[in-house]
Amino acid sequence: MSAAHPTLEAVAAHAGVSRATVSRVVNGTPGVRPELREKVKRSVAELGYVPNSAARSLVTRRTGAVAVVIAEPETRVFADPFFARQLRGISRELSANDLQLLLMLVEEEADYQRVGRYLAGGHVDGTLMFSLHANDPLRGIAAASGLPTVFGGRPWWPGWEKDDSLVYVDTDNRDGARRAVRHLAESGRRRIAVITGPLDQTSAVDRLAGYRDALGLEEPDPALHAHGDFTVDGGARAMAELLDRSPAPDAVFAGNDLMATGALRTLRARGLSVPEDVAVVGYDDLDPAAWADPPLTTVRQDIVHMGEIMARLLVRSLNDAQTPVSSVVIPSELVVRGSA
Amino acid sequence: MSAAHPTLEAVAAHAGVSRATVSRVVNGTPGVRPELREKVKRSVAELGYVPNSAARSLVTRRTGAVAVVIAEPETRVFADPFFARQLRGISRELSANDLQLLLMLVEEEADYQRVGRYLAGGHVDGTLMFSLHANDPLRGIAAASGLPTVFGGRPWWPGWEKDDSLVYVDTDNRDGARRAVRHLAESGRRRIAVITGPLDQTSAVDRLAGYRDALGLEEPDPALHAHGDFTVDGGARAMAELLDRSPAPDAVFAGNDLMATGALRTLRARGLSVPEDVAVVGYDDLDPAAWADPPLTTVRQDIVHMGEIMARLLVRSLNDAQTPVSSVVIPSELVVRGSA
DNA sequence: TCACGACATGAGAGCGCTCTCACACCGTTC
DNA sequence: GAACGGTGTGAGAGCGCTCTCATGTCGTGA
Repeated sequence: MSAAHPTLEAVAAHAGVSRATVSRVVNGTPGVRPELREKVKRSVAELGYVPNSAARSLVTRRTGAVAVVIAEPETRVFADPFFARQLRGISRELSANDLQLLLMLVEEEADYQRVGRYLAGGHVDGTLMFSLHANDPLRGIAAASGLPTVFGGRPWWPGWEKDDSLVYVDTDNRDGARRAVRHLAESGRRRIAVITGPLDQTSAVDRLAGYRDALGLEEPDPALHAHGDFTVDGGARAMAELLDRSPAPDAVFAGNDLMATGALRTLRARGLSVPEDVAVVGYDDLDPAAWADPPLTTVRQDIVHMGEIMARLLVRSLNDAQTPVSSVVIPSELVVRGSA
Repeated sequence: MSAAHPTLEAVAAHAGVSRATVSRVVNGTPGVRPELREKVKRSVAELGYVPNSAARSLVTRRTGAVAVVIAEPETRVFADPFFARQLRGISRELSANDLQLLLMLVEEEADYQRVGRYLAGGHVDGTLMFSLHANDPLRGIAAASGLPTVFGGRPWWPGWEKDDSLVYVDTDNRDGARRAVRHLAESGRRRIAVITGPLDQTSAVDRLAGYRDALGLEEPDPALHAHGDFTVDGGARAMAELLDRSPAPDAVFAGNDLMATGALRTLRARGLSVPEDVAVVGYDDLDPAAWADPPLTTVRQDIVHMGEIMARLLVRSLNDAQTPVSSVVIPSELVVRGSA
C-alpha cells in the first residue's frame, strides 16, 4: 500500500513525466503520445491516484456538484414517495454526468437564508428546485445566486409567463385530468363532481382546469365542487359535503389518490358502492391506489423520468450556457382499474 | 454591487488589515482585538464575502460534506416514505452542524465502484450508509475508505458482533414485535400466525425473533409461519397459504404494514372479518396503515429521530476521532387501532 | 541543407485559503 | 532602565491542481 493520497506530482514522478502531462491524461485532454498516455495510466492505477476535487475546483471554478433544493411541508414529502422517485431519476442522470447531488431540505424560514447564502457562495454549479407553492422565495434565491436552475413542477408567481429565463419540468396535469374526467363522462356519468387540492399549487389548479376542459365548463358547478387539501381526511370530508348536497354526484374526480382514498372511505361508510353508485378517479397512481378497495382508477405520471429530464436540462445548460433550454411537460396516462 | 466573489484579500484591503486577521475573524479564532474584529465583520458584510470552500478544504483537508449512501432496490424505497423521513432527520442535524448532505443512490453493480472511488477520494468527511441486506459490499467500501461511518439499520455479515468499529442506529425491531404479539396473546388469541419478510434483512429476522420471544417459542409452528417479502402481494399470498392450513389462525402478525395490507385483502376476499375472525397487526405505521379498513394496529418507530441520531453520532466522531461512539437502538411503540 | 509549421512536453504561475512563525508592542518586574 | 513574558498582527509558504506559454522535436517542401 502506497501513501494514502498520492498527488499529481507523485504520479508524475512515478511515470517519469511532468505534472502537466499527467493532468492531461487524467482529464482526457488530447495531444499526448499514446504510449506515454498508457504509461501514465498505469502509474495512476498503481498508485491509486484520485484527483483532489478541492484543488481542481479551486482553479476551474467548477464544483462538480448540483444542489437539489426541496421546500416542502412535511406532510407532502411523507405522504407519498414522490420525491424519492424524483431523486432516483435525478441521481441517475447526475451520476451519469459525474456530478454530485447535494440535497438541501428546507423546513423553516431560516433554511431559506442558509440555502441562499450557500448557493450564492458558489459551492455548486447549478440547482434543481422543488416548491409547489405560489410566491415561494426559492425563485428569488435562484435568481440571486445567478446559477443555472431547473424547477420541478411549474412554479407560480405574478408574471411568470413572461419570464423566459424560467425553466421547469412538469407533468401534464391538465391533460391527465382531462382524460380522467372524459373517461367518467364517456362511461355515462352525468353528475361528475370534483375534489380539488390547495389552489395555490399549480398542479391542483391545472387538474381543475382539465376537469373544466373535459366538461366544456367555464366554471365548475358549485354544488359539484368541494375542496380537499391533498390529504386523505380532506378527501373524506369533501366527499361527505358533496353527498349532502343535491344533486348527489354519480362520479367524483379527486385531485390526487390520497383524497380519492378518503372519498372511498366516506362512500363505504355511507353504504354506497363504488363504482355502481359513484365512480371515483384519483390522480398520481401511488402504490396504495392499487391496494384500495376497489382498486383506484387514476392517472399515472412518470416521476422518475421527470427527475431525469430535470437533471438532463440542467446538465445541458451547464455544458453550454449559450444555448437556452426550454421547459418540458411530461405526458400523463390514465390507468383504469375497478373504481371507475 | 461589488465583485461577484470577493476574496479574503479584498476584505483585508477593505478593512485595512492582513489576510490572516480576516481569516481569524471569519473562523472565529480568538486573539483579535474586539474593535478590529468588528471592523472586519463590517467589511465582510459590506462586500458580501463568502469563503471559498474549495480553497479552504484544500488546506484544511476537511470538506464539510457527508455522503449518505442508500443501496436499495427500487421497491423498498418507492413503497414507503422511510428514506424520506430518514433524510429529513439527517438533513436537520447536518445543517445544524454546517455540513452538506451528499446523496448517493446505489442501484447497480457499477454504482458500488463509483461510490467506492468517490469515498476513497476524500471528497467527504464521513458517511451514513443504508443497506438492509446481508453481506452488502457497502461495509467493505466504508472500511476501505477509512471514513467515519454510521450505518442505518443493523448490518449483517459473518462476525459482525465482534466488529467493534461498527456503529449503527436501529429501531428496536425485536421489542416492537414482542409488544405486537403480546398484544395479540393478551386479547385471547391462541393461534397467532406470523408472516415474515426476507430473512436476509436484520429487521425481518429481529421481528421474527420478537414473535418467538412473546410466545416463548424456540421455533415458530411451521403451520403458522408463512413468508412474504415485505410487499402487499407477498402478504396477500402468505395469508392465503395460512388460511389453507390447519389449524386456521385467529391472528396474524405481519412483518410490515405492506404485508398486513395484503393480508387484509385476502381476508376480505375470503369473507372473513377483521378483527372478529382474524386479528391483524402490522409494523412500521406507514400512512396507509391508518387508511386501511379496518385501520391497522401496528408498531411505530420514530424514523426522523433515527436519522437525527445517525447524523449526530457521525458528527461526534468527526469532531473527536479519539472517543469512540457506540450504536443506538431506538424504542418502538405499539399503536392500537381497529384491526387487532 | 535550411526554414517552417505542427505537434508533444515541461516549466511555472496562480487559484483562495490556513497556519506557522517572526515581529512589534505593551505592561510588569527587579 | 534593562530584561522579560504576554498578546496582537502581518508576512509568507504551501495545499494540489489547471492552464498558458515557452521550448523542444520531428517531418515536410524549397
